Amino acid sequence: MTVTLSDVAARAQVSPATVSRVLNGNYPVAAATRERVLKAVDDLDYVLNGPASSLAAATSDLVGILVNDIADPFFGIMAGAVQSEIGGPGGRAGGERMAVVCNTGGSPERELTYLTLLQRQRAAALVLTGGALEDPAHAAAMSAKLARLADAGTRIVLCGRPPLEDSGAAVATLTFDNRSGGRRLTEHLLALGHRRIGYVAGPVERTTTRHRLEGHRDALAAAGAGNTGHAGDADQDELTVHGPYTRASGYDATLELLRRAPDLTAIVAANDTVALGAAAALRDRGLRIPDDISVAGFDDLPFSVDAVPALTTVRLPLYEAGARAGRLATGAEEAPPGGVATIAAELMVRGSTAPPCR
Amino acid sequence: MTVTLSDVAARAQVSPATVSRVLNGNYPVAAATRERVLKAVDDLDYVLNGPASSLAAATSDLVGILVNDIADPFFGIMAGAVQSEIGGPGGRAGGERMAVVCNTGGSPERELTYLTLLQRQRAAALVLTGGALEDPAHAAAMSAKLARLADAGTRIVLCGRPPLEDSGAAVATLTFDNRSGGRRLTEHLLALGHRRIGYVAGPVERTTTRHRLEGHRDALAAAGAGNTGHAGDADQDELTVHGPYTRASGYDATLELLRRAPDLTAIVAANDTVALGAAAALRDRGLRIPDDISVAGFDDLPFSVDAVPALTTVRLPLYEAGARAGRLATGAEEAPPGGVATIAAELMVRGSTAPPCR
DNA sequence: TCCTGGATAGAAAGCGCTTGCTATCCGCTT
DNA sequence: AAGCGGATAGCAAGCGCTTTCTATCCAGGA
Repeated sequence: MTVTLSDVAARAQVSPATVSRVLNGNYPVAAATRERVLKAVDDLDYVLNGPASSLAAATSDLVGILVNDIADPFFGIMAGAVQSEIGGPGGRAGGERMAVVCNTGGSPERELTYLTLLQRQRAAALVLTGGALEDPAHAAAMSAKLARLADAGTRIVLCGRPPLEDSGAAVATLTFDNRSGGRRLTEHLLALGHRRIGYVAGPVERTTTRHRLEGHRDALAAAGAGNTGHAGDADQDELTVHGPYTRASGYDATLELLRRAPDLTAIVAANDTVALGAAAALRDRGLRIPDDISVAGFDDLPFSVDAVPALTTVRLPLYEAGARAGRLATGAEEAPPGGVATIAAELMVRGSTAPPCR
Repeated sequence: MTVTLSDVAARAQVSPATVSRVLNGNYPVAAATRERVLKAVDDLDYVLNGPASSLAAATSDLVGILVNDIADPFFGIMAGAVQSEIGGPGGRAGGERMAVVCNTGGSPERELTYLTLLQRQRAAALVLTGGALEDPAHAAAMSAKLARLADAGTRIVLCGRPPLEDSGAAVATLTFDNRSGGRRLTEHLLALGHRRIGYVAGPVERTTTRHRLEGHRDALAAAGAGNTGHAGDADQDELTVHGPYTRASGYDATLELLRRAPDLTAIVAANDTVALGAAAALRDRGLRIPDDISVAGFDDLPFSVDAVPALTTVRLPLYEAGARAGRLATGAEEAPPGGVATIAAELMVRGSTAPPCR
């Protein structure tokens, strides 16, 4: 029924071992023999049995990529970059590695389950993208699982995530400088003259959310007057609304902010998608951007430059980071010293921010 | 070193067979025994060896999803939907299936290579998304490969692709009605009074490109005066520019169209991303949308409603289609009669189209 | 009391491949 | 001319699991 290695061997009049060696190309085989084997493979339309190979060789060529939301370009761009580097069919390395993109939907359980599934497959490497959850129990579970995987020889790369706290595991980390990106963005707004700035934050329990928000408040504190700067400060809390990283959240939160503080002159969003929702809400309320109110985002996703007016935002080099993560995953690049590299964020000033006119 | 089934068996004082049965849960095991086994699994932190299972059972729980560009929400949305349905950790079925998203980058070779890789892994099912290449040789190769896979028991689903021509293989197909979507869009423009309509098409060799363009020309032909309607008609060719499905292509093509025919009153783009580029080019040229010129896209990606003005486009139910493909892939849903279901496209009229004023 | 059969558990034969070790063949060196 | 070692090829032992077939146990029926 299905063609096996021995069938090929029989047809080429060699032993199965020889066929295996021709196919894996890591052992000398005489040119003539190789030809014969290759021809037999072709004649029989033979395809190696992956599970059998992996079992026998105790290795696999799967590379897992965990993302929060595959429909979000933020993750899509990174995943694509990883994939181009890891040497799958599309990869530069030209190997036969296969990237497995796993969609956690931001759920901690799924994240863990996927980790187990990948562990089952004896994945060669793992790239985790996106912010982590700030839940000690979950963090511990993740660390433990990752440590196990690392011990088993799986290379682990965190891309756009904060470094693991405790785990002594060898994990390469590429972390975005969300905090200073957030700070610079707000500094820009302050420099323009804004004083009352609303902030539409991401989900409370995410590290990314917290870091960006901290950057924002750092800037305010540095600029500022006594009571505006301290995290947890009542006034600042008043001007901050949390929600998921979605357009709808940006829309609703903006309406809420306007209700709380009609005198806002700027709104900073947790990311570009949220900013789009915020802009829509402002338009619907008849406010002009940036004349009546400024808007800023974060990430600089491809569509941000096409918003009207173009969105001021903080650019994260997603593709570059993903590519580097891919290289780290394959061992094509050395891990950064200390295991952690911080990736800088760049402020992109565009049309959606301007000096306040009131 | 690594814990195996027998280790667990030894600890639970049962045979490896029993452990396997507990883990797979398809054979009666006394409750007490099961408990003991589960406890041993837990104590030892045992994780099943995927390759070994797949080899022994001659099946796998991998589901492959082929996409052209994972960074493009068009594919991301479908892939996400497939993934939610196939019962991975995030899936409703709650199984342990694992979705493998493979990025072909639109390259025929990579497509074929990924197919081989998935065949190697003995994938349980395969979902191919995106338009196909109109190259007879490649189409034949794909058909052959898919037929082989289907024979081997892999369920094949085409999502948003034209049905396979020749292959007698059992393949379920969900195809978008690009042609009538394209037709309806252009009819809308014609009804508004537009007569000189530029068309920024996708890459020539893609079925999607051709179908949308044919719909466009069908509408012109039906509406129309002698020489404007026939495909291949010189005048129409003059008003059509091909390029990739990118923003940049939309930008450049629009400039080119404006050069060729400064009297255009509307531009139809191959998809929303291209439309965004077109709109940017028009703005840069100082043309107002829709006052001076109308713009329309295709797909209705999430950002389209946030364009300013909101983009008139053709909505493709990407999520629904992906979800259905996922169900077909797991066998949770019956294949449509004849194996092919056509998915309707819906015209979304928004602010970017208006009657011409010249 | 003996037999029958349902419910569990175990023994063991692979699944298809990789790889360490061994065997063979030759052309050279000594 | 005998001996050697490099270059190839084959043997065979698993890799860790699933699954068929068989064994055992015990309750209930005859």
